[in-house]
This record gives sequence, C-alpha cells and structure tokens, in this order.
Amino acid sequence: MKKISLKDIALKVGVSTAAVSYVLNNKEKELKIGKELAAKIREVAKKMNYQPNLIAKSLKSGSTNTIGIIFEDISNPFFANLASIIEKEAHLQGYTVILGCSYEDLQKSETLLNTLLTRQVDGIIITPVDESSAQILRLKKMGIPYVLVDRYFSNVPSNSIIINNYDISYKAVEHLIKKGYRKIGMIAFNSGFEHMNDRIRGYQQALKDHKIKVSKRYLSKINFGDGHETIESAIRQMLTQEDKVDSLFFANNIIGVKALKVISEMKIKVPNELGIICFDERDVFDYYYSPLSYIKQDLKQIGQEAVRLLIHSIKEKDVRPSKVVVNAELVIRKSSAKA
Amino acid sequence: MKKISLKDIALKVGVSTAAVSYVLNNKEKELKIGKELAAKIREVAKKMNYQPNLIAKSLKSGSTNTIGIIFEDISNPFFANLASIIEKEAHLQGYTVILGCSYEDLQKSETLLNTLLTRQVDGIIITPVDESSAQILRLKKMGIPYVLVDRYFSNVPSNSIIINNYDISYKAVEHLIKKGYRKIGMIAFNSGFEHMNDRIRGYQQALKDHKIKVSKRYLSKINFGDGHETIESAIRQMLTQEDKVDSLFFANNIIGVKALKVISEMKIKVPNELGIICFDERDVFDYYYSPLSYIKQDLKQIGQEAVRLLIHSIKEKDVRPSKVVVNAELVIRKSSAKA
DNA sequence: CTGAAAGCGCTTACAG
DNA sequence: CTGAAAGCGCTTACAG
Repeated sequence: MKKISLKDIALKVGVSTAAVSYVLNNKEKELKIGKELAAKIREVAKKMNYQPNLIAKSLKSGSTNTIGIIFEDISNPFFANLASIIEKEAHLQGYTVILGCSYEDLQKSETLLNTLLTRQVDGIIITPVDESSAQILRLKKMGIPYVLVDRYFSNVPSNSIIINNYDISYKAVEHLIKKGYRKIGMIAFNSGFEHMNDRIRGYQQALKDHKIKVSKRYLSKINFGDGHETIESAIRQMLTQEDKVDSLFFANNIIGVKALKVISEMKIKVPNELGIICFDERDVFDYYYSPLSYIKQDLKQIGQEAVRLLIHSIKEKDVRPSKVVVNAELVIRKSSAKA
Repeated sequence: MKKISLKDIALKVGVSTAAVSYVLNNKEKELKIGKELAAKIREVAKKMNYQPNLIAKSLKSGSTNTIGIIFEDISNPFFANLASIIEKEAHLQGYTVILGCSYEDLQKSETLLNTLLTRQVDGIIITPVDESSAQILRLKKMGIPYVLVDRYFSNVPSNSIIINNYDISYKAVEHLIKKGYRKIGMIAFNSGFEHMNDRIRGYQQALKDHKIKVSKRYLSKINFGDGHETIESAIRQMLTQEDKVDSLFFANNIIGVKALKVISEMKIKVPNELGIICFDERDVFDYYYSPLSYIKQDLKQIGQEAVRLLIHSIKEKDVRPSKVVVNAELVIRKSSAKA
C-alpha cells in the first residue's frame, strides 16, 4: 500500500540511496557500483515494484517534463483535434500534458496560467484569449517557454504557429467572385484578434481588387459571449436585409455551424440562392446536402510544429521568438458552385 | 528571472521560512506571528511576486491536487465533450487535469497509467481499453482512487459511471419495431466490452420479446482497428446482403457517422427504405436530411458525477466501489419514422 | 507564544 | 573508486 521509495530499497539491500539512484537512473555513474551489487539492487527494486516519484525528481531537477495547454474550449472539434495531436506528439517526446480551457474568459485564462506556473510546467501551448496580450507579455518577461497557436499579438513577438489568414481569405472570396457571386457577406467574431481581422482584411481586399463595393452591411460581427439566439438572429438579419447577400463567408467553424442551421430553417437553397465558404472543417460540412467549401487547416502540422517549437525553446533555453506559418488550403465543393 | 522561494522572502524580512509559510498559508498558525510582522511578510511576498511551488508542496503533502484522465481519443466528440465537462468541474473543485489518450491500445494504456502514477496523481478517471481489466485491478489493489466511465468490468467492482445500456437499447429497438420495421440490423464493435454487449443483448431481447427471429446475419461486428474501408464495406455488406435489413441500430457515434456516409453514397432513402437509430449524439445527426433518432447520454451528469465520485474517494479515502447509473434517453426524430 | 529542525523522495558535486 | 551529505522548496510537530 505505502509507496516504495529509494530509501526502502537502500535499506533492504544495505547500501545508500545514492547507490540505488545511480543504478536505477544514471548510466554513467552506475559504473561506480559493483556489477553484482547493481544486479542485486535492480532485483530488489523490481521485486518491491518500485516506481519513482516524479514529483521528487522534478523538485530536484527543476523541470517537470510537463507542458500545459490552454485552449478556448476543448469541446470545439477544432481544439479537440488539435489537442489530440499535441497530446500524441508530446507523449512521443516524453512530455505529459496538462489541459485547461479558458472559455474565452480573461480571468479564467489568468487563473489557468497561474495554476500552470505554480505547477512548474516546462512550457505552455496557448490559444490566447482576446485582449490577453498582457498575460502573454508576462510569460515572455518571466522567460517561460510558450507557443501561441491560432491567435497572436503582433505587439508581443512570440513563438507562434499561425496560418496565412489574409491570403487564404482573399483566395476564398476571390473564388466566390469568380463563381459569379457579387453580394458577398462575411460573418465574423467581434474582437481584437488579429487573426480574425486578417481574415476580414482578406475578404475586403478581394472585393476591392475586383471592383466590388465593400459594404458595412455585408459584414456582421458577432460577440463571443452572445447566446445562440442572438447569433442566429444576426445571421438571419444578414439573410433577410434589403439587397440581401448572394453568398456568405464564415470566419470560423462555430459561426458556420450555427449559420447552416439558420439557412436550413429558412430553406434557402445552397449554392444557387446562397453560396457558402467556411473557415475550418466540421463533419457537418460533409453531410450537408450541398457539401460546404471550406478552408482546411493542417491541424497535424500545426500541432506537431507547436510541440516541436515549444520543446526546442525548453531544451535550448532559446527565447528568441520564432514564427511558423502553416498554409491553409481552400477546399472547393458544392456550396460555392453556382449554376 | 529566477523563481522566488519562501527562503528569499524570509531572508529579506529576516525571519524563518516557517514564519513566512505560516503567514502565507496557514490561517491558524498565522496567529503565532505578530500582526505587523505578518503584514511585512505579506508585503514583501507581493513585491517580490512570490508564486508558491506546487511541486514542493506536493512532495511534502503527498497529494498533488491533480487528476488524470485517460480517454480513448479526445478527438472523438463524445470524449471531447466529456473532457470539457470534467475539466470544468475539476477546476471548480481545485483540481488540475492531466490528459492522456489510449487510442484503444493496451500497451499505450499501461504506459499512460504508469506515467500518471509516477506523477502522483490523486486519482484517475478512465475509459478502460478492451481487455484491460488487469490494469484496473492493479489500480484497485494499489488503492489508487479511480472512476471508470463509459465502460466497466463486472469482475473488478469499481467506482463507475455507466448508463442503462441494456434498457435503452431495448427501448430503441422496440421503437423501431413499433414503427413497423421488422428486419432490424445492428452494427457494433467486436470486443469484450460489457457495455457493448449490454447494448447487443438489449437489441436481441427486444427482437425476441416481439417474436422476431434474431439472425446472426443482422448483427455485424466491426473491429476497432479496422480501417475506414473495412468498416465501410462491412456496413455496405449489411445493406446489400440477401434479405437485407429495413433498419439499423448503431452501437455508437463512430459507427453511425461512418454508416451514414455509406448510406448517403448508396442513396438509400431514410427512413422509408431504411430506419436508423444511433447510440450517442453527433452534430451531423441534426443536419442530415432525415435527422437521426439517437440515444442521448447526459454527458454533463456523467462528467460531474465522475469528478464528484473521484474526489469523494480521494478525500474520504473511501475505497468501497460505488456504481452510478445515469439514464440515457431515446430521442426520436425523422430517421425512424417510417411512413 | 515562537521558530529551528526534520523530512517529503529524489540527485549529484564532492569529500574521503 | 565509493557513498555520505547537501539541497530542491515546501510544511508542521515539537522543543524551547
């Protein structure tokens, strides 16, 4: 019942805990111990079913081989998939993962960060909350290795994995234009997030470059905290207003899924009455009668790069921020194929 | 840069680390320290931006306030949602969550378990891998608090949260029968999982009780490790065999989603050519042209009960296994509504 | 009433 | 070559 420690083994064998530690852990130092003694120690350790206490090891070594993940919400498939990839990669590299969700709440994010820090994680992978650049700056000042994913703050140069938000949005909207859509609306989140604004800029520039007037009424910004009804009525508004849109570009999967519901309820025909392109993937997009064109992020690459970059900073104590751009891809299907 | 410890504060103020510890942590013992001295200590701690080292605290106290989660795969929405709920509840109760995925691999599960144990987690919430009862038995023998979720082993009585698998499956199949379906097939995973077999038994008993012959050809068992193609061809087989089924009951969401794809490709009309009921929820089910009838598990209740039960065992050192049954609910929609 | 001292389970520089 | 001793950052029973 009681856990076995080095001391227990040492007592049993009649050597110092140091000797046991040498044999069990340190290949170099093991040579110091006689061959048969080492064998004896190993045998007793096995028989007593010794399991090292990593907490003690961590206290001594100063590193925990643990990384923290702070995501917005693990129940969002985007983050769930990313977490799965990160967990897998981290384990391969010998790291354990602590999970926390910020739910887009500044206070919760702060609390989580403090929890991770007091738990001495070696590094953090985080999708920072809106307006949380001060928290990230603090990490930076403390010299804690961290990697931003999905979002970034250009005024706090950081290790970060981001996608080509501007370019791919431009490309998506240009695709709609080429397909003959002219009244192209966009639904996005209302935030200070730069990645979100990059997406909006891409949308607007594509319109401009094709001599299409950029109308404020065609850009709807939803608040993160808004309930389903509010979001749905905002979407409904876009679809019913005077001179209504003939196509929509959704800035992420959450918006897309909600919008799809409204569109179905309104019995709007996709793609002829309404063209659609959505940022990110969702199973739903495949099963919709008019499979959605979408912007595919390579989550595997994002997750793996995040882990690699983080572990690099941890091991090399490299604090120079490194920025990795992963190219997203436009996947064209039926929802943007106007007849 | 260097982390501030109690010692640093003690040196600065000119007291013992004990005094600092008393003031900062222990309400009772703080009374031992003079009021103005306590204030001074608090002030210095604040100024130096002291953050306690939970690793040291854990080593001393023997508890880490950490719980481990081992799920099959966090990218499965069922587990992602459950993880989100558990994470939220655990944080509310002051616990941090370590996440690991077993990917239904016995060896990986063993490794994860060892990792969690060496990291001294206070308890574990686990959806055990098929044939892993020995691993669970080991936890039990070690006296580690744990709670099984989704799955269980009746030969290893354990804290567990399970649903009424047999009853709800019976009810689902009975519903199909009442709707006029007679050739009711089931697609399940091939495993030793008792919860899976409970679902199968419920299916079979419902047929028997309604004088419908239980045919082996109507029960297809898929292997977990099978690739997409294999699974899809197994499903296709069910739908094309001689005297083919007029309805299908899917034993979980993974099977359901894959099957739905095949059914769409084959252009089989739901619900008239084929009735469907699926275990578990999936966004996709709502967006299908014929929204799926499904068996809804109350994940919030399951997750919260799991955390509560676990923390109860941890705090009360209560090793008597406690079994919580959460009732799942049959949600009837269009996919089982034969004209 | 007060705080020095011991100890949680490890590792390793260093004294012998 | 060998292993005792110090120390990681805490907490608290206990000696004064």
